Amino acid sequence: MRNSEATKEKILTVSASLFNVQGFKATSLSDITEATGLTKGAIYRHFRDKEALESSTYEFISHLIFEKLGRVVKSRETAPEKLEVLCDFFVSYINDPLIKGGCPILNAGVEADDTMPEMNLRVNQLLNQMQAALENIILKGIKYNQIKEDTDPVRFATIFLANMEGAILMSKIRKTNTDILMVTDHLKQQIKSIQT
Amino acid sequence: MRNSEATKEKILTVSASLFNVQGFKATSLSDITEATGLTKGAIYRHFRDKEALESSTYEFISHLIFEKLGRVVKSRETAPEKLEVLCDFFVSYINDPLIKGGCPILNAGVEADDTMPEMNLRVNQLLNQMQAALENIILKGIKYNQIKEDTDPVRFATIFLANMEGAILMSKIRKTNTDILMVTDHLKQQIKSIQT
DNA sequence: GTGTAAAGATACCGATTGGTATCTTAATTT
DNA sequence: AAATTAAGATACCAATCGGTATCTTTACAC
Repeated sequence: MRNSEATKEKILTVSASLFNVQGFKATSLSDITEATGLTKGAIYRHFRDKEALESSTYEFISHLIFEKLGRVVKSRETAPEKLEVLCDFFVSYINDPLIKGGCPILNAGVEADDTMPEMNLRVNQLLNQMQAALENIILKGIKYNQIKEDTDPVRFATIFLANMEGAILMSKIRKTNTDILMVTDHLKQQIKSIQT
Repeated sequence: MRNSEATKEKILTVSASLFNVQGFKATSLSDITEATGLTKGAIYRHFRDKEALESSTYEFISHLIFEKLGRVVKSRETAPEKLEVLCDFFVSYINDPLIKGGCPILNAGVEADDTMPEMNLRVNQLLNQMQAALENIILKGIKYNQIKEDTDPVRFATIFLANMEGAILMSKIRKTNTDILMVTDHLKQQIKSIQT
């Protein structure tokens, strides 16, 4: 047999970019066969149907993003530093993305909300994961006296995420990083304002 | 002849909802013929091709949104009040939208960015229009001593929009208005902090 | 009422869609 | 080295896509 795992990962890697750039429904099987150099036979051996490929690909993307994010967060010691480096990560993501096409929460979130319930669930899970990670940073920051104890973790995490996603959208539409720089600058001020 | 203008508006109204909910590429001509009760013949008499229909529909949506927004802003006197009522408008929009499917900047912005350059231009224009309107509110607020004069209109407008769009996205994904309520509450605090 | 022209319906087109059944190739087992 | 079986290629399918050419209907001018 050929290397089954390698081709499966190749399909997932290529599909991740295509889906994230063009959208799930706007990406055809022939787009994927063309980009991978494989045929339908190979793809349908690994995935039951297109929906299963979409689902598996988003899971693949989620893992990629979350692993990377974990490494970024662990690179700093204190809670304020962790939040700041996250800001920088999102800025750098614009020009040097893990997966082409921008933020998978933004892209899949918009496409899935009304017409793809099971995909919406997966996006929701990724969003909740990120929110929980942010809340955890703040909670630990409070615990170790780095963050003011009257800070509401849920509220701060929600506003942080809303700012980031909105800024990413604006930067994508305008094809410039002016907006995300302005927003992260503002977020860094907000971070300072909750520091002890 | 039949009432040409009325059917054209019917096509635009129906298409607006379909495009905004399902996306442009995911909405087929037969979706539109089915929803309007018209046939392809009627549609292609009024629009050169599907791309022209997409474009005209987004223009139609832009006008609708901007007119409504203008009325909302004009309903209040001072700059801080105008900003606050805009917050409330976006919250109420979640459950009672002008056009089904949520914010057209968010939806079309995500779909258009990488693959539909002329649509991206239209979204960009609508975004710039909204940004300019916000900046104008703040500038007039400064002029009439309602807003602190060290406030940066571009920066405030950018952060305001990023917050709103991000919150709308999160509320759509989570199918709850908790996020947008939290974010608008925060925005109202920000508004208070720049008041004289 | 009749003619005219616009508005809309109908019937078709080739291309592409997701999907499947079958065939070929390659690696492993014995 | 032959047999086995998994991995992938090929060839097809009906359905749907956007688009067009042509036919029918409707309203209005005369």
